[in-house]
Amino acid sequence: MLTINLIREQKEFIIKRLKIKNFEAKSIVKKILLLDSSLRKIQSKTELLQGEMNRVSKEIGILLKDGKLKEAEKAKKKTSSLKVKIKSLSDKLIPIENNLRTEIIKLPNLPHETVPKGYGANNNVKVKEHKVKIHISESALPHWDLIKKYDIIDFDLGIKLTGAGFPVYKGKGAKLQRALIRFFLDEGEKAGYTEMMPPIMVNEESGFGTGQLPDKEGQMYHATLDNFYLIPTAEVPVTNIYRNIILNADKLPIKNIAYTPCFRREAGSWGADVRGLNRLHQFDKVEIVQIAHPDHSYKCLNEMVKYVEGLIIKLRLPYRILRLCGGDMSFTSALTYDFEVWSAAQKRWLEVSSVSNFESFQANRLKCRFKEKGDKQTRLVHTLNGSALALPRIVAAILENNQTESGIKIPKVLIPYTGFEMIN
RNA sequence: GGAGAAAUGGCAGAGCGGUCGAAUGCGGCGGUCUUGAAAACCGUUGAUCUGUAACCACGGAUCCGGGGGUUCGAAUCCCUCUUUCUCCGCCA
Repeated sequence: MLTINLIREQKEFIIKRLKIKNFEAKSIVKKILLLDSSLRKIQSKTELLQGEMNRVSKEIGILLKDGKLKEAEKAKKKTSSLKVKIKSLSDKLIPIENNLRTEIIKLPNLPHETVPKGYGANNNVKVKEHKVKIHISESALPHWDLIKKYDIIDFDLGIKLTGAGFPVYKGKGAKLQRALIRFFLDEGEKAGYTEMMPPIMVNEESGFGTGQLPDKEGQMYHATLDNFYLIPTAEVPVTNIYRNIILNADKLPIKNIAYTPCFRREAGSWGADVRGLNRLHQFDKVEIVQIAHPDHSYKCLNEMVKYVEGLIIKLRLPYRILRLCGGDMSFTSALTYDFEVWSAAQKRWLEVSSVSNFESFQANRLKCRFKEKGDKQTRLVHTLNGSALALPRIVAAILENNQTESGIKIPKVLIPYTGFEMIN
């Protein structure tokens, strides 16, 4: 959510910037400013009357104490007309406030100045591509065949238990999952991230705080009886830890890492590219989150990008880094880098991480602020997060890229965690 | 799930329906003392919105778990929701 101050002061700038996200903000901004000015007018009027009311009420108290009953009664009469006026004004206030809020919520975050204009994945800018030699034969199998061959992941069993997109990991398949999770968490700890293990269901307020609600309601599983949502990413509970909080500046940046299962309904996106592990309703992910000082958030973003890159390099996977264009970015993000790994048998790039700076967009919803030492004023923090990493597509790439005649080679860094070197 | 009690500032903890934004203690910050530190003493100490000033400053509104109500006036009374604690029941 953009701050009302920014909208008031930088109207033209906002409209211009949002065009990069292909968002036409002009009419919404106009509406917001109109609502805002009438809100403020009514508000100051109401406050004036309220102040008068408080004064008279205080007088009545004093008069009664002094036993001046008649004068007290007179003063009471005065308040009744004030009361009516205040009521009629504050009744007007509520719908304006609501309208204002629904309008402000419609505005996406401003893209960073380095974000390229564009309409979709084709306009993303390749920042880096890192090649690793892969030797696989022409008869190499895609991962959905490999997992059957070695019996390590069972989709049919998942269908029996739950439905499509809920695989069952078996034997070495399950151990590989566990190994990756532990590897990712240990690496994070080494890089200064504090581990969190949050609930994987959240309430409505948390869903709103990070921006999933109200827009993406249909993308989350909803436990309606208790009005809880299954999290689509650990970003939601971990970032919401800092909801309604005022931090000391010297605590920043806060670095958290969390492993959680993630649940996505993927309504409407079921199509051609969803075979095997490419798209699931439940998957495992390790997420990194930073709460940063606004002056240093882009330094944090770069650090996170470097960190994620390091993980992929350690796993010896070919990858590329993309800077997303305006049209491909999320509603809440100011700058996003996507990481894709090459899946050799499918012969395609798979997105395994998305690292974003949300600047103060989430913080404004979350009301997460900080205070400089000795300073009276609070400022909004910047929030950032990134996958480090999402498991299924990493697994898919490892299986496909590392397949040999005698089985699938486990990347060296994982062997201490798996306890075996081959899946065969 | 049943019965009862409670929810106040960073924490602890007062608070007859009328100068209560809230006593007091701790903590924090500033100062005195000290070569330095501790102790002691003195001072200071929240948030949001808003008006004049627009650096420092001054004023107003709102906030005592959330929402609603009674009243000229609510931290204080009533309703409701949430959370916590105690007891009972059930249970990994």
